[in-house]
Amino acid sequence: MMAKLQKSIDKRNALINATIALVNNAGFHATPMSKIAKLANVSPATIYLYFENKQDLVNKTYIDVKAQYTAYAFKGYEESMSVEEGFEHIWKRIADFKLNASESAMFLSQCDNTPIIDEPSLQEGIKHLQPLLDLWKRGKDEGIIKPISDYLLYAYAINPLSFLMMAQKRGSFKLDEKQIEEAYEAAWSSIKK
Amino acid sequence: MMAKLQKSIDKRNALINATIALVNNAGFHATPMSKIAKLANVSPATIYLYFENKQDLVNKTYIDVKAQYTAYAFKGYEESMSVEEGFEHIWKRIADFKLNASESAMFLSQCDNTPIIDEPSLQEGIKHLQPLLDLWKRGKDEGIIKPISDYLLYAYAINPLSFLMMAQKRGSFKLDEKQIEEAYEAAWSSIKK
DNA sequence: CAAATAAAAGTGAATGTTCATTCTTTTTTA
DNA sequence: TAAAAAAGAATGAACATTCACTTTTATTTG
Repeated sequence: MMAKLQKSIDKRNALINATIALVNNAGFHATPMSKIAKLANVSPATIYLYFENKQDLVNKTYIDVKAQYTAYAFKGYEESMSVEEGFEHIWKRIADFKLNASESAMFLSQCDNTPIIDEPSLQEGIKHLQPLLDLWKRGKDEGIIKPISDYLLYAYAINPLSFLMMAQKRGSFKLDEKQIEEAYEAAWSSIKK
Repeated sequence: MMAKLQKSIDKRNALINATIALVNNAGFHATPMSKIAKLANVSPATIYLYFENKQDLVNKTYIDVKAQYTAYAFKGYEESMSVEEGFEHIWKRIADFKLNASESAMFLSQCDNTPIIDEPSLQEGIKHLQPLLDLWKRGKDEGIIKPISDYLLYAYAINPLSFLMMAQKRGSFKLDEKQIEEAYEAAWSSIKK
């Protein structure tokens, strides 16, 4: 029983990882189930033991990766931190994720900019961002952060990292330690009061 | 002769517009040529009189839209403007484009975050951004703009507009006059020295 | 200038391939 | 030895592209 379940989780993960890699390379609709199966070392038919169909596979992959992303982002963050301290912590965790788990980050970026994921799954993925919104609320109340909409805050403080990650992935430039610092500085400038 | 050429351009434009609309809706690979043809009111076979194949159609569409975008962005900008004046002008033109030509803007966003456009066409599209890079160079030389990489400047000053446009398109929030002002303020804060 | 003809543009229906999904059989696990 | 998991091959639909034909436009010629 234990062994069986273990094996299943491995296979499921293999399928999810194969999906991420191949969708990054060619896009969702240009990636055949047969290739995903091959990369995950299973038969195409096996995919249907773990997922309902192709759409379900990509939805579940999205939700999985989004959960990893936010778990990573908030690791080590404590509500007891000051607003600026907390923001810097979360921001740098996110930067770290985009650099070190860039396959996952690219996948999310593709999903968030195309119609491949269905609406319920997108909603599902948004939920986990609450701690950041709470932090911003606190910052606004304390008069430290500009009193503007959360969308604007996200657009200026967090989203630029996606752009930089894509640029780096395309090989146009390198996000090193120094540039991360400069980016953080720009992010904070744009939202602090 | 004149009439013939005119007619051809109309048809080409119809095909490009159909491509934009349908790719926004379903993604590139999920959009059959037959649907593009139907929306453009031509036979599927006719597409191949204007474009080599499906990839060529989407590449050319991308280059076309990118050219419209940059032409719009730099309209009215003069090198004689001050750095801040020039930046505000260009920034607001871009904001305007993302709001009013949101179909085109969404299409670009999708292309820039997925592997549907081939590398040469992406390069082709970047070229037109030169005036903005020149302005930034001037700003750095005059000590008005932070001396950081152009990618960082773009990521913080310009790219957030894409995120906001997508959020608006998804119906999550409304980018009105007031929020545009706040967004401009955030953009300028993040890059000014 | 009009009739005749050549050339170009456009079409709807085939073609052949690719691929998601299912079916039947085999292997593994309990 | 029964049930679950997995496999490979089969199925049928969807689709990019091509083909053979028609219509429109341009050019030539009497």
